[in-house]
Amino acid sequence: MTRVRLSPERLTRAGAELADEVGFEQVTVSEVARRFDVRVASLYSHLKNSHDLKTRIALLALEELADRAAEALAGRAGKDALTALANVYRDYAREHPGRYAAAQFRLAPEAAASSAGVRHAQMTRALLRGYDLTEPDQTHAVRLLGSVFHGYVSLEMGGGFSHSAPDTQETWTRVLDALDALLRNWPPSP
Amino acid sequence: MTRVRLSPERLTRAGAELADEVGFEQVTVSEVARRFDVRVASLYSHLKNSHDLKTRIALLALEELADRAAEALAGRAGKDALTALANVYRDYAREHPGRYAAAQFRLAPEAAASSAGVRHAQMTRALLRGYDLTEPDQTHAVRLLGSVFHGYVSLEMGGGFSHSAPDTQETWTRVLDALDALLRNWPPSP
DNA sequence: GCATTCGCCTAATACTTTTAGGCAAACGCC
DNA sequence: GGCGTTTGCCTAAAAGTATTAGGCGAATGC
Repeated sequence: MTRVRLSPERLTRAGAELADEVGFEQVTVSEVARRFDVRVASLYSHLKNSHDLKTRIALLALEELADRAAEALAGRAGKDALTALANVYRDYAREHPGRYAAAQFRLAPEAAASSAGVRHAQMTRALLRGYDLTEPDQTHAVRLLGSVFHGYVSLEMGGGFSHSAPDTQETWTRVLDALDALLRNWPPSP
Repeated sequence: MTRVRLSPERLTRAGAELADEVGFEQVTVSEVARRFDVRVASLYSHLKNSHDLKTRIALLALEELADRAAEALAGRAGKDALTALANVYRDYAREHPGRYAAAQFRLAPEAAASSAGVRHAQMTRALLRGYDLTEPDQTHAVRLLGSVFHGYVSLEMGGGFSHSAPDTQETWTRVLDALDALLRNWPPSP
C-alpha cells in the first residue's frame, strides 16, 4: 500500500470543502478520513482532535476572507470601498457557506489574536479613512460596520429575510447607501 | 419506581437551561436524560429526535424574546422604543446565551413560518412607525435593524470586540444614536 | 378491583471521538 | 543497492451519543 501523504493543511482544506458541502456543524473527523480513504485514527497524528480541525478551518476561512478584503480595498476609497468590502463578506458567504460559518467559530483568545481576525479590523479602519471620523467614533464605526456586514449576511443566509419582496439585493444596496450617508454624517456625541 | 412525568415541554425547558450552561452546540439528548435521571431511550416517546429537541428550544427562545420585545415596546416610541428593543436582544443574549444561540437555529420553512419569528419582524415594523419611512424603505430599515442588533450582539458575545477601549457599552449607545439619526434622515433612493 | 394504556426500561445497533501500540513504507546514509 | 531509522497509517479497544424495538409495571378509568 502506498501512502496517502496526509498533512494538517490537506486535512484542513478537505474539511473546508466538506463544510461548504454539508455545513460546518456536520464536519466530522470521520468523514474527512473517509474522503482520504484512510482510517480515522490516522488523522490524529496530524490533528490534536476534532476541535483542532475546526479551529484550523476557521483560521483558513479568516485568511481567505482577509485576502479577498485586502484585494477589494486596493485602490478604492469612500463608498466605492465600502461597497467592495461589504460585498466581499456577502459573496464569500454565498460561495462558501461552510467556511463562512467556520469564520464565526469561537477561537481561543491566543488563536484569535494571531489570526487574520485583526487584519479584518484594520481593513475596516482603512476603509474609514475615506470618511471624516476621529477616535473614538472611528472605533464605534468599525464595530457598526462589522455588525451590519455580519448580521446581514448571517440573517440572509439563514433565511431570516424570507424570500419576500423587496428582494434582498435591493435592500443590500439601500443599506449600503444608508451606511455611506451615515458615515458621511456621523452624529456628534451628545 | 415512581414515574418522572416527562413531557416535550419539560424536556425543552431543561434543554434550554442546559444550553445556557454549556452552550447550545453541546445540548445533547443524553445529557437532558441524565438531568431527569432517566434512560436516554425514554425521551424518544416525547421527542422525534435530537433535531426535534433543538428545534423546540429554538422556538421557546424565539417566543421568550418576542414576549420581551412586546413588553419593551409597549408605551414607547421613537428613539426610546429603538433603544428598548435593541436592549431586549442584547440583554437576552447576555442572560441566556444558549437560548440566544438557539434562536439562530436554522428552522425548517414551515416551522419558521409558524414561529414567533414573524412577531419579531412585526414589532420592528411597529417601532418604525415612530419614524417617517414608507415602503419599500421601511422593509429595508427592518432588515437593517435586524442585522445590526443580531450582528452586534453576536460579535460582542463571540469576543469579536476584544475587550479593548472604548468599551462596548459606549459603542452600543453611540450605535443606537447613529441608527436613530439615520432613521430620522433616511437617504432618498438615487 | 380489574383491564387497559402508556411511560419508562432493557437490549441492541450504528456512529463518532480518542488513545495505545504495531508494522511496514519511505528516507537518509554508506 | 542494502541497511537502519523514522514516521505514517493500521488494528484494537474504550467511551459517548443517537436511535429503534419490544417488554413490564405503574397509572388511569370504569
